[in-house]
Amino acid sequence: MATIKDVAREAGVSIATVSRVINKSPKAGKASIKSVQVAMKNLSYRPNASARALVSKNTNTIAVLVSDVSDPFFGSLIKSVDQVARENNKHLLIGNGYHDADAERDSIELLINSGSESLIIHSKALSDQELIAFAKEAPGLVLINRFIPEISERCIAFDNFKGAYMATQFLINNGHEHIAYINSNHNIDDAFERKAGYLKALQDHNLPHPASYTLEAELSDEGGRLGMIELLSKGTPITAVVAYNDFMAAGVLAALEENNIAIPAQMSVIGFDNGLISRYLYPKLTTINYPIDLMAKQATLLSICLAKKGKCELENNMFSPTLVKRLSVSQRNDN
Amino acid sequence: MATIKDVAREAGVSIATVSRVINKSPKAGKASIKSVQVAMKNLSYRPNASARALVSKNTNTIAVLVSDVSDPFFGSLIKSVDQVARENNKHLLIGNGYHDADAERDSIELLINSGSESLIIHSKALSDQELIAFAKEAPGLVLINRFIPEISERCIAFDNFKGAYMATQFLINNGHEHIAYINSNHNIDDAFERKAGYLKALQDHNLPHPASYTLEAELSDEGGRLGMIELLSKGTPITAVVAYNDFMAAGVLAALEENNIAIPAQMSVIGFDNGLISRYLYPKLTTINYPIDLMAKQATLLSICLAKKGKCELENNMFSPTLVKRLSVSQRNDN
DNA sequence: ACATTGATTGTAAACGGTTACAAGCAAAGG
DNA sequence: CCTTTGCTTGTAACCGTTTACAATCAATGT
Repeated sequence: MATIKDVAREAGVSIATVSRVINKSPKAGKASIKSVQVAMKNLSYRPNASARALVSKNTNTIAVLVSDVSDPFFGSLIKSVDQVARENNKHLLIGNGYHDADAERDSIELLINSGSESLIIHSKALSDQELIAFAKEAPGLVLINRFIPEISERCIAFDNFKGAYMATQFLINNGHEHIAYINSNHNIDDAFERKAGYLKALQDHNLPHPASYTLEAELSDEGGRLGMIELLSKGTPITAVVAYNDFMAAGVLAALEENNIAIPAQMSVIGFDNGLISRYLYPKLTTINYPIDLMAKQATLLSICLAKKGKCELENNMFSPTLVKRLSVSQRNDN
Repeated sequence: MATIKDVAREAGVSIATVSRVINKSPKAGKASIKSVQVAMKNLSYRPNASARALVSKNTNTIAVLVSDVSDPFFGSLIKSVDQVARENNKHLLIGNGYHDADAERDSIELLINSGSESLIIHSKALSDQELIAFAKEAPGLVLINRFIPEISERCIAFDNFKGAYMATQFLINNGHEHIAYINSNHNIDDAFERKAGYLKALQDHNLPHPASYTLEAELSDEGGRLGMIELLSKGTPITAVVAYNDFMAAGVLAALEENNIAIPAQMSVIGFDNGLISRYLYPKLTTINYPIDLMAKQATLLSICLAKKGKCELENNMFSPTLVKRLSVSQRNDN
């Protein structure tokens, strides 16, 4: 692998001059530029990124921590980050937390150690304290999908409460009075907030919300399926279900289909996230849009700014849900 | 940010000693280890990755190029790479090619320049020549989902021909005689090979395969939908359809549903990839499994080995399709 | 002709680590 | 008591860049 010295020798100039033409410094002579370019081609020279980073204190890298790359939700997140990274000529470093505190911690350590000046962190398993400590260490660290008051100016969050409230209210507006909620059994804020939003909507409309209308299941389609079966088995008089997210909704649909319960005629179902699969389910799933792409874009911009200047204003750090009407919800059908 | 010098001063030892304890060298005294560890804690010291990489000529990074992170197919690929990366304490650098030659080239350049010693490249838009040139430059470069004879020992590929043959044959075995194929309009080997496999299966069974049974459409569910509508409009007497992949199959299902054609009773459909959505479609999609996770694992292992030793044997570089029977195919129904 | 200017160039000192080598030192052996 | 041995330590060179600074040199102004 040729180094800058080799190029300098080949071109008959000093390494400083080579460096200047690499970096398009204005103080490089025309003749030198030519000969250096020729030499670089000849030797198929590539500047050593580590050496550059070492002296310039800039790795040109954006690190992203997600729970699981293979989930398209996080895929969209990363894609958005990539798009703004590309505009800024930066690389993407990826870490997976796998919904586990130890793995999340290890990954963040790894990412910080890698020297990325920008970090976009999606952490659900770590405590506020731990994240605040990391934030202190890394000035370019931004939290996505999480809100911690002490570092609010570095959080890009989503209003889960409002989302679940909207979902529930939409069912109520469609005449449903007995509405169940199948929550994730992950012990995270999102689950608490969504459940709270669901309950508040029912309370605001003076509708029943016994404990039996709510249950927790594993965060997967199978969890949703099992949850729906449990609801059915207990004979709860529900006509609609709010699912924690689209995957769980998919399980709910599956359970209903197995039991020959027509959707939405006999049971309405609403999901959450407006994820990839929601469009492919049958019937097409009515759901709550989670603008993860916009949020990721914002988070990346913020992170880059923070890494550069240290302090940045952000116009908006709380994003809102919107309703996506498709075919899994209908007017209540008295029978 | 504290450097090794600060730690050395704080601990009252030389930087060499600090370096030794960082790297767990056996020739570090017990007392020194203690004091250095204390000093590191106090200063919350993090070794500078660039400096380490510079001298050790090793960035501990695996670079991955995919077409689009937000597609779960590539999400699975990356996840597999991550798992073996994690075992080897390496980071993941991600690039997106967006199915475009220029973007692919730029990304590969960026990734090589970043100094990753291992590269897992999924490139469809670049020519063999260009990829061979990159491979020459980067000893740890491995191609996934592509086979180039000149660098066969660095390719992990999939037998697309066989996959499409299997899909078609499965339909034939179910009594279908008029079978259509909706191909991707991307000008890539995968599309040619799958079409060839489809045609060969029909030929081998002496079944009709007029040009009108085959068409090309955009690689998306919408493309599949449009393709199916075209087939229907032309009044081709088909009873089954092979789709280029699961997304296109989803579009095919949608078109059939819109036209009240029962699946699989009136029309059988088979997908390709066994991607995330195939399980969620209605009816659940019969498809061809593409073991991208295994392939990615293998590719990563190979790449790490190549980066370390330069030459490696690999037991298997051509992976095979398998059939995933679900509910979108049935015995032909004469009527 | 000479001082001044401006453009171009090279020298050398960082950047933050790793590691070969030499040196120090205590324990063990004669 | 002196040598040898083995463990621990520090010194200094090096990795491949960037960049401040000084130096060179031709062109310009007077």
